[in-house]
Amino acid sequence: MRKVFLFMDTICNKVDGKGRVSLPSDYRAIVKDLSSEIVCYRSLSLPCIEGCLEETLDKLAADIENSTDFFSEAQDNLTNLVFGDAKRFPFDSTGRIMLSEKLLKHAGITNEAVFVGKGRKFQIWNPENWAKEEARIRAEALKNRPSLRSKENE
Amino acid sequence: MRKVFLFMDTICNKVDGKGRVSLPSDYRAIVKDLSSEIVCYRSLSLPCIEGCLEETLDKLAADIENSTDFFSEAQDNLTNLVFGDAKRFPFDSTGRIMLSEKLLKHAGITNEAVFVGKGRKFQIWNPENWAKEEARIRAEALKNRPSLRSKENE
DNA sequence: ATAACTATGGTATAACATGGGATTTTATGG
DNA sequence: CCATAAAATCCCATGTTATACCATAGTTAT
Repeated sequence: MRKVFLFMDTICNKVDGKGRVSLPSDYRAIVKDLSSEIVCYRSLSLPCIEGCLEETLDKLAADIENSTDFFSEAQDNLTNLVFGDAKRFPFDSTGRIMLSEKLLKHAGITNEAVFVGKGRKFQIWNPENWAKEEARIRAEALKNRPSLRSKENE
Repeated sequence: MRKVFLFMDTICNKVDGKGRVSLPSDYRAIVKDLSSEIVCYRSLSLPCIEGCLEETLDKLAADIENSTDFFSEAQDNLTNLVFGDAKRFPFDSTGRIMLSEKLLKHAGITNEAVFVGKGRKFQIWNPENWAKEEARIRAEALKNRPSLRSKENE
């Protein structure tokens, strides 16, 4: 049994006409090892799909369940929205999941999808959008940490 | 056996003349796996129906049994209110439950019902009302967390 | 070199939502 | 205790969609 799990790497796979796409094999290995399931939903702040293990969302649900008043609306309604948006995406014997129209549209994905590891979760992007996003993130990081910039010239 | 259970996704199903609606298949799978039952009641704070597993309400009943301090009295009253309102809704061989007139009226449901996952529970809405409610939640969230708005434009 | 795995296309099968009708149960009054 | 009407439950049929399965080609590891 694995002690830790990390969604890593950046992998681009084809999306066929039905919305089927191969889940990176490393991701599948995590799901199998932990006997869990992949859950995906629209990012609340970015034009991409987010995915994680079902047990990650379960922790959220447990917190809400144990809060003082189960019948009142959750303190953070936005958190609550995730459950309405999320859905299990089991992969078949060939390792593919079938992304819904809703998710694909939100991320602007058509023929190709880029899986980007984010540790406890991952994101799925339209390739062009991810290229822009990655450039933006790097620029942002350099701006905030000049020490990184200086090392660039070495 | 499943380690966790989460009511997720947002699904719109038809309500026929008899008040019958298909319970989303994912929800049915949870009920079967846990050998439990679906229980529904009127939301205490919103114009919608709420549903959960019978064992979820059972935990709350246990809490009342064990409650000693007077501070929990108000909480217990709310819970008891739900017990008076709740009822089992078993689904037939085709996966349908029959919602009562009382519940349908409270939620303003006629031809269509939207099931919205909320983790340990779910809600059933009139489609138009849910659209408004979701918009309201998102607007509220943006007001309280401007950081989400800034990222939206990227 | 060969075996195992991966990504990907195509097809067959099973499951789902939904309409309609038949049968059983429930409430109520004789 | 039975009779009756209403209502709830069950069963069958259908089109649609998702899922499981098969096949191939390219990679990687042994």
